Amino acid sequence: MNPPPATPPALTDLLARQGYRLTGARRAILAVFGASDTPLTVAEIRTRLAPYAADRVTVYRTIKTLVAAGLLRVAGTARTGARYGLGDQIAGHHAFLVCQQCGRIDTTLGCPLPAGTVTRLRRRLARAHQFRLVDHEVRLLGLCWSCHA
Amino acid sequence: MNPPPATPPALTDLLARQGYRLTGARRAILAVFGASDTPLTVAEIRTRLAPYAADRVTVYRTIKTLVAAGLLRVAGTARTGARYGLGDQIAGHHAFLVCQQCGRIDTTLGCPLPAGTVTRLRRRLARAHQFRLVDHEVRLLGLCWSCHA
DNA sequence: ATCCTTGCAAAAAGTTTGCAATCTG
DNA sequence: CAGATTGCAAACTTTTTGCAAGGAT
Repeated sequence: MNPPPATPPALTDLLARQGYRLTGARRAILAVFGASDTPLTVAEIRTRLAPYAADRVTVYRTIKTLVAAGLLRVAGTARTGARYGLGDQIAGHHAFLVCQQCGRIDTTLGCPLPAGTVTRLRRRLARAHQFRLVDHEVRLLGLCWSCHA
Repeated sequence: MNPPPATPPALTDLLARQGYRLTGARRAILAVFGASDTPLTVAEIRTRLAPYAADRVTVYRTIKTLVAAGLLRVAGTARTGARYGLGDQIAGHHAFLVCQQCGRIDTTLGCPLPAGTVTRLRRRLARAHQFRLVDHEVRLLGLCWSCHA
């Protein structure tokens, strides 16, 4: 693998502190996510990896590692490939803005749910469905700026 | 294709009224969804189709048709295959309960968002993101009953 | 030096497409 | 009957697995 680009220390530190090795592929891929404000597919990641090219398989395995380490999360899945983005811990909890026409996914700044909603929901689900609520995702579907012009 | 099983008239009517032909495969697959309270993968649909067996390709094409007709919706996608369930028009608006361990998806009874939330959100997104909100999906992630025992 | 990580090749799983035979309205 | 729909075969795309070479601590 080629020399790694500048990677946000906040990200590499999170990895290293958990005992993961800081390899070129991991630095480069984390740099890509650090510089992107929208979730990416494996193909898109490889495109942006540009001169720091990594094998397709390596990208898949690196992503799996980064998701396990809590740095990335699965933002959405489509037949054109799953999309990954920085996890809530890093990017802050947010919702996804999904354009129904072009498929683009953006993120809102914060969680759109009113305070207290999740706590109430957790109690209700435990009682009514015997479901233990751990996390939640809000996907807001509609048309992005360039698609409703 | 074998003789079709009993299919909810509410569903076949919705199809016929839109000009779609009522074929054996469509009746049988709609019957499967009418009898299921959880979203299903293509493989699961084919299993439940039992004696009314349909080709894998037919199931894919039928689903695409039913989604286009508004009877089904994509409930979620995972590496094990996309899951489809009855659309909001038929089943009512609801959220998905996704088990992070076994991948099972259930549906809540109604929308878990407090009244007024969506309206406020629509205004905010239009202003802050130039995004035209059309629909929303809430995915509640956690552990289902049989997985946290 | 150890053993985790990468790349290459190949396999696996899910989904789509082409075309002739069949069924619906 | 005309045209939509189905089944079969094969292609495609995305993702996973095996194994030897290379790199991080």
